[in-house]
Amino acid sequence: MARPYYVTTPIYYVNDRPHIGHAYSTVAADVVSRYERLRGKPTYFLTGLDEHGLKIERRAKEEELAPQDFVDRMAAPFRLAWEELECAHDGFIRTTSAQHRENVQALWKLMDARGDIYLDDYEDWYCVGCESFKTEKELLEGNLCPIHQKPVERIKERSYFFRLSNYTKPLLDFYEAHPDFVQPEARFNEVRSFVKEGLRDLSISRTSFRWGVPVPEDPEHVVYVWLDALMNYVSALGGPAEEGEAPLYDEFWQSSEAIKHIVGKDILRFHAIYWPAFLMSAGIRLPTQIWAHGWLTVNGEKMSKSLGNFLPPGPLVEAFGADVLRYYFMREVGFGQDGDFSHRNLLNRYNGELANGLGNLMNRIVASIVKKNLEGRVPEVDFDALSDADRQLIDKANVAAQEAAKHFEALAFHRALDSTWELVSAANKYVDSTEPWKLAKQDDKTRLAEVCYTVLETLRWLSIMLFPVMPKKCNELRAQLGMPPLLPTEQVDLWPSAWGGLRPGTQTQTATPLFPRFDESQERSILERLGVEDTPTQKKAAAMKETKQSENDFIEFDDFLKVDLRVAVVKEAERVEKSKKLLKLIVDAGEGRPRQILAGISEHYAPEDLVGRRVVIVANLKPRKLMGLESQGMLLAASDDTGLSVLGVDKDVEPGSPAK
RNA sequence: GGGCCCAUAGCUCAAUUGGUUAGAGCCCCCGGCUCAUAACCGGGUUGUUCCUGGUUCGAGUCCAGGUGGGCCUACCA
Repeated sequence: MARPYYVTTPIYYVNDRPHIGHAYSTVAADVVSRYERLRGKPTYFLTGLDEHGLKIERRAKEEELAPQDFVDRMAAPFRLAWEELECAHDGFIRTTSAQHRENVQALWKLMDARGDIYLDDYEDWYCVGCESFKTEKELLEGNLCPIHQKPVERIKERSYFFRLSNYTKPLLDFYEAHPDFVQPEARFNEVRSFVKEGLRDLSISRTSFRWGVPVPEDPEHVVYVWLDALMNYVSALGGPAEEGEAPLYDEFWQSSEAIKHIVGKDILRFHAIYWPAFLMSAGIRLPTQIWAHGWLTVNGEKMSKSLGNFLPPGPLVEAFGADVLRYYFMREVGFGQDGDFSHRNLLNRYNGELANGLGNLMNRIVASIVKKNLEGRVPEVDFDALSDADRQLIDKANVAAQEAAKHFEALAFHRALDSTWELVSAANKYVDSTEPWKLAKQDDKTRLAEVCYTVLETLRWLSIMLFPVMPKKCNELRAQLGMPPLLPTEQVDLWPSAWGGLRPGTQTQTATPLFPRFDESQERSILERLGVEDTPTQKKAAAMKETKQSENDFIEFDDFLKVDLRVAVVKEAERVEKSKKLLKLIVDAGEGRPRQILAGISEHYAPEDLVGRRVVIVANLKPRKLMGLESQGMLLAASDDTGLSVLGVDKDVEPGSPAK
C-alpha cells in the first residue's frame, strides 16, 4: 500500500512578480509530486501566496486599492506562471483566505492553551516610513532605514511572545532522532549550531499594522507574519482539526509517509526551527523533511532589483517551452547547491542533450527506420531469441530506471537525469552498432524487428522516466510511439520495470521532431529576443575571478580615501558591565559634540589609562550596537601575540584632525 | 573570534565510503558511419586529486597543520 506523500513550496510574497527563483522551487516540487504520483502514492502538492503584512498594506495604499483587491491582482501572475510551467499543484493557498485565517487562530489557541504565549514589551529600531521594526543589521550607516534612507527611532511596542526558549532542548532531541530532517546536511549543521547557542523567545504579534490575522481575543494585534505564513502548510489541508473533520489533513498530514517542505536556503531557519517549535507547542505532528535548495544567479550575476535582472519565467517558456526550462532547472545544478542560470548553457544543453541525444534517437528510429521499413508499426518479436546486444541494452534500461528512481527519491534531480541519459546514450550506441539500415537493405526482417522493438521499448521507458521533469514532451513522445498519455493512478506503480510493454502492431505517429535543433542564427535571434548578450559564462566567470583577485591584493586610492581616520581625545572611559572585553569611551573628535565608541580593549587597558590620550578612530564606520550600547566608530589598535597597543600621535594635534 | 562545509582535467561534476592504471559530460583534434535534427559512433589530448606532514601493505578518501573559497554565528581591531 503506497502511503500519502505531501510536498510543498514556500508561499511567495505577492509583493514581487514571479521570477525564476520562484519558478525553480515550484518546478522542483512539481517534479517530486509527479514522480511520487507515478509510483502510485496519493500525492498532494501545495504552493501558494503569502499575502499579509505591512508591505502589502502600504503598496495597496499607493495603488489606491483595498489590500484584498491588491493581492487578488498580484496573485494572478503567479497562477499563470505555474500554469505555463506545467506545475500541477493540488492546492493553491492564499493566506488571506477565510479558512487560513481561521486555522491560524486555531493554531494560536493551541499554543496559548499550552501556556507558550505571553504578553510583554518589545523594543527595537523602527522606521516610520516602513512602519516596521528593523534589526540592527538591516540598518545603513548612521542608523538609516535601508529603504527610506531616513533615521530610525527606538520604539517600544507591546507584543505577544512565544516561549521559543523552552524548545531548545526538545528541538535538539528531535534533530538527534531525525538525522535527515534537514537537507543538505551542511545546512542541518547550521541549524543545529544555531539552536545549540540557545533560543530566545519570539515576538509573534504586531500592532503597527492591520493587514493580517487578528490575534484571538485581542484584535488590536495581528499575528506575526512568519507564524501566519508557516501555518499555510497545515491550514491548506484544513488543519488543525480533529480526526474526521478534515479529510485532506488526516490523509496528507496526520498519516502521510512524507511531509516535505522545499524552501530556499534563506528561509531555512524559519522552517527548521520556528515551525517545528510551533507545531510541538500545538501538539501537531512535525514535517519529515525540510529541503533547502540553493540560489540561482543569472548569467553569473546575482539576481537583484538594483541590477534589474529579475528574470520572469514567461518569456523563457515562450522561447524554449516549459519542459525545456524545467529540464534545464533540474539538470544544470545539484539541488541544494547554488547554481547559475545561463542562457548559453541552456542552449548548449538543449542542443547537446535534448536535440542530439533524445530527440535524434527518437527521430532516427520512429520517423525513419520504422516508418520506412515496418509501415510505422511496432514489430512483433520473440523475446527469448534476443541477442546479447539487446539484453545489454535492456540491462542498461533496468539499471537506469532504478538509479533514476533512487535519485528522484533523494531529490537529486540532476543525478536522476544523468542516470537517464546513460540510457539515451546507450540506445544511440545500440542503434549504431546494430545498424538497422543495413538490416533493412539485407532484408533481414527478423533482426530488424528485434532492433526496432528494442529501441522503441527503450523510448517507452524513457517516456516514463522523464515524465516528472518533462510531462508534456513525454506525452508527445508517447503519442509518436502510439501510446496513450501517461495517467498516474493511485496505488498503481507505473515506473518501468517489465520489458515488453509496447504492443506489436501499434501504429507509430510521425510528427515534428521533439526537440528541433537550434542553429546558430536561431540561437542568436532567441537571445536577441530575450535581450541577452551572448557572453560565454566561463569567460565571464574567469574575468570576474581575476578582478576579484586583483581587488584582493590592492585597493584603489579612492577606496582608502573613503575611510575617515581622525585623531580624537578620550574624555571619559569606563568598563561595560558584564562585558569581558569592552570599554565605553567618550571621545572628542572635533565635532562639537562627543562621540561614544566601544572598544574591545579592557583586557589590556584600564579606563583611567586612556582618559586624556589622543587616539586614532575610524569616524565614518557604520554605527553598531554592542551589549546594548551604540558604538559610533572604531578605535585603532595594533595587536600581536603579546597583547594590544592603542594607536596614538606623538604631538598634540587638534582633535578631529584627519589622519591621512 | 567561534563553528560548519568545500577544494579532483580548461569548464561542470563522479569515484561503490581505505583497495588495481582517478573517471564521465562539455570543449578541442582525428577517424568511421550515412538511418537521423550538420546529428550518431569510435579514438585521442588534458591531472602535483590545493600544500606540508602523519597513520596504513595501500590515501582523492582517514588524522594534524597550513593556504584559498563559501556559509552560519558572534561582544570591533
